[in-house]
Amino acid sequence: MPAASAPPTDAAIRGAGLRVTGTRRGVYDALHEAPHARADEVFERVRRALPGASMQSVYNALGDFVGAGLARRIEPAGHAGLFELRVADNHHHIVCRSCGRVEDVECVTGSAPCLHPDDTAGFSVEVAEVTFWGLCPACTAASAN
Amino acid sequence: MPAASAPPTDAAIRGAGLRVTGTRRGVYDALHEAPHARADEVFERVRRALPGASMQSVYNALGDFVGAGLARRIEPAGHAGLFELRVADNHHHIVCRSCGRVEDVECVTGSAPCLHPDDTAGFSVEVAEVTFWGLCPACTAASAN
DNA sequence: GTGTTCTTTTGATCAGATCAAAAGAAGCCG
DNA sequence: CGGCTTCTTTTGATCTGATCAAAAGAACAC
Repeated sequence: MPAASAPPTDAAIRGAGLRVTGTRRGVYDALHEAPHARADEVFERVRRALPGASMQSVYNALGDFVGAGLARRIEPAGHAGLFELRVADNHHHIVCRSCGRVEDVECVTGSAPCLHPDDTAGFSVEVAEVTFWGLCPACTAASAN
Repeated sequence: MPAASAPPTDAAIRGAGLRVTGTRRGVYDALHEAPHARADEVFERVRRALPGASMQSVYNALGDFVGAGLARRIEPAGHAGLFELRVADNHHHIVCRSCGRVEDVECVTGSAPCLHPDDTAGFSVEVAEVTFWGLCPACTAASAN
């Protein structure tokens, strides 16, 4: 629905200490519309509004967002990196092992690290990253024939 | 230590329904000596005993092992794939965010999936993969100066 | 031993991502 | 408003990790 970027987009970008540019607006909006998008999917969306934008500028913006704490990068095994704007909470993900679809899973255990291993081999543990693997509804249905 | 491969190696490979070959023996022994090794580290080790072995044959063997359930491939975000022989249990990993060192963490919650999300978005959950991120003892010490 | 089947070698190719230099835009300051 | 500094984008090369494919070679059932 957003033909042009809404002001909140600009505020979010500027609030993270980054200059507001066309590419960044496009990337932010793309992530808002499509959480868990790959870089090339973000690029695709950005291109609709900014046909001249380059893949590199999208990678730049995504990297800047992650560095500024605006976005988070996740990387399920066997998949390209995915980006999401949800950064303030401690949530996890469920990935369909058939089609790769990713959805958020709320963390019920509290704040990070939400789990505490018994034997950490001397490591100091900061974050517990949980990824659930299974089948999404569509793939479950498809495999039942 | 094994100058030549021990019989158990052959038995494990054959027991998984695979032909016993030089490369496979080398790969199996390498994983036994170095758990959580990258493909190129396995290759390095295999080469010591089999100077003529190719990287491709190592990738083949690793893939075959994973396919046969002999080995498991893990892939911490931002790292190349790592291979391990521990497949029978339900354990997790802790990764040093500085040097990338990986250690096993026993799962105290039982059998897979050891965690159960409240809202699975309709997904059927099969496995819960837990990765702890932190600093290993060496990197903790190094960052304390 | 012999033959079929599986494995390895060789070399090309791929995806995802990053690096680097030059051109261009953002936005601060007067 | 206009200039200037700094940051961003573009362009195109480069990199790593991994995979594909065809031909040569080895495993092992008989």
